Amino acid sequence: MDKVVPTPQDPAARESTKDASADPVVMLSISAVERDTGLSKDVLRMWERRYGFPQPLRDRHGERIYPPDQVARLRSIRRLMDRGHRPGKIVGLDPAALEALGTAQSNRSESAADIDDALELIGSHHLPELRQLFNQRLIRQGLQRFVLDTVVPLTTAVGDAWMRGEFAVFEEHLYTEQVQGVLRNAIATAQVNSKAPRVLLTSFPNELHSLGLLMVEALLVCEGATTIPLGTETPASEIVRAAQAQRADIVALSFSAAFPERQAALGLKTLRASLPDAIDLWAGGACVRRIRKGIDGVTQVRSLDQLAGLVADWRRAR
Amino acid sequence: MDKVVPTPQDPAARESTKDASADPVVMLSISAVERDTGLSKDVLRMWERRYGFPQPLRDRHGERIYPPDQVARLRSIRRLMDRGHRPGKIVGLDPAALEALGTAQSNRSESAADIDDALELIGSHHLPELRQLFNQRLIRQGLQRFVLDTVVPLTTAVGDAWMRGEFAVFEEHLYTEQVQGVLRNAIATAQVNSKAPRVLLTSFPNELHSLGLLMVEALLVCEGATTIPLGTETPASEIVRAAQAQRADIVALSFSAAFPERQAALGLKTLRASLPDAIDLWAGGACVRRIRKGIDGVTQVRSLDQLAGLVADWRRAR
DNA sequence: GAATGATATTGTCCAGGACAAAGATTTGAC
DNA sequence: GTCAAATCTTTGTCCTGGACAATATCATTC
Repeated sequence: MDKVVPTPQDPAARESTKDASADPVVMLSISAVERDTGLSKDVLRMWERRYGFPQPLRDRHGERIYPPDQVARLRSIRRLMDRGHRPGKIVGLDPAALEALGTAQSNRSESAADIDDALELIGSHHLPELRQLFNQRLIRQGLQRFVLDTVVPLTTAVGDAWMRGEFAVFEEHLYTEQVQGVLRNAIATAQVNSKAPRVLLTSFPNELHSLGLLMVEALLVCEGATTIPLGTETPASEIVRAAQAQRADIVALSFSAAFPERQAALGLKTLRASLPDAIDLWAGGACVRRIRKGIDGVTQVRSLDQLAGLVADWRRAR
Repeated sequence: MDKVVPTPQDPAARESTKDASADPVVMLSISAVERDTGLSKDVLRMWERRYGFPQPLRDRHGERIYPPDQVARLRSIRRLMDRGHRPGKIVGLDPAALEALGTAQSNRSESAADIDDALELIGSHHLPELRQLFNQRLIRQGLQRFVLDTVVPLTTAVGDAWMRGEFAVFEEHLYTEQVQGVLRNAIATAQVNSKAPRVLLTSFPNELHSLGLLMVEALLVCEGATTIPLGTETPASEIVRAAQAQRADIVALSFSAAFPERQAALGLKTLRASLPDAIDLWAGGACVRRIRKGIDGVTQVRSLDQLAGLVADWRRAR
């Protein structure tokens, strides 16, 4: 989603006209905050009621307006939740504590020199150089290692930097666009192996992070697979129809950490039931990693590293 | 947080019971409808209150559940609204009348043979052939004409077909992904002309249609411009920062038809004010076309055809 | 014919209650 | 000890109905 939140009345315009006591320009309306943080209006109001945070001011009409520091804190909270923290434990925490939690989890020490190089280029807005760096690494490492060793860690690093306020929104946008360009390009030029499977790629509704899907696609074409990207947010019934229409050998689904575990498990079970037996079902992403017990007939991809091996297994089985 | 979809659909049951009339499986919750139609929950409830449509049933907990025909009708209404119709006039109309309105506006007769060919390929799920068709046309027509004569009309045709229920959701997804792939690929291989401008490309928050932006980007690289895609949904303040950091010559914004006219005008005015004079500001998209009176210092792009000429003008001015 | 103002339409926001769904924890069985 | 079912807590979504801001449309004036 955005999430798909229709706000024909653009709050961006309202932001500037609000007369707040503090700098009115940077105060955000509730729908602006919904857009910026991904927390629904209902949730924002509920947290205020239950936890006492956020505590927006009110404009002259009694409507909530959020100062930027509260929005930043909400973003931090959101990001920690994506990593499995629960609201009750962290909504009350002050920014310093949140920061501590965030850095504690992201093994920053691990980040290699080349990751830092890329971060530096993003921060200094040297796009052509960034693209060049990507292409160099791509050629040197090959697509597979490029995805695993460069894109994956860099993406988390960018996310962390953004959470800490080191990157602006537009800097994250720039990064995402560039990576997408490089990956899509590499995917398009890859050769298809007729022995390799046809893989339908998508995610359940509410899974917005297309970059993850793109990474999977890249790794699959490395193995010669034919990929059929369906984009994000495909309802289950549509997945079944598409898989049959496309004569897919495998349906691969991606779940981000934010996706509720039980729903993922349930959705996978029912999808498995309605999908022909001949079609394999693979599931991956942070959410799936947490599901301990396997699901009958569903292959859990716990790490992107596994993908190559799984494709090899599939071939052997035919 | 992405809104959680409370639709644990059970396609297994769907297989067994062919009774679709009251099939609980295909009934959608209000948030599922929000996702499918792009109409917010508030709007859905409000229309029910004011116009008596939609008229969802209630599940055992008293929560709204929408049968598929009502969802389809909502989609039709939504699409007509995107074209400038007002809710009050069309929410009460029956499906046949909606259909009539829709076809009346979309000069279907215009659709050339090659558009129909492409539609046929999408409907029959022949992806490689579709891709091949695109690439053929791309080479024959060149990128510019490809975008203007093929992609633009085809995209509206696909949208219309979806509205009429001729295409499934996944079929639209397939189409979008394929076009994106072809366009991004063409863009990546284009040569940059050092005399041409650097153009920052994005849209205001709530503008989701990235395909439109991609078309503009393609047309710009045709003219040798350097494009800096920022993706969609960039807040105004971020646009200014990015334009300066990237030393852009031009900032180009895209607005879909759904975007409220006055807000577009207001947003453009304030953006113009906070942007250095040396940076041009271009605005395009269906919404901008409706703004009669020009905005000082803003170049209105009323049609994609104009882009090439505008770039030429820009060069001459330097 | 363009600016201005009045009127009608349409969408967003609010409050606070209710309760379903997800997660955590305990209990019971093998 | 491990798994699974049952229970309790937490957390998010949905509900109603009122208020009113934002937008479109129409009438009036210059």
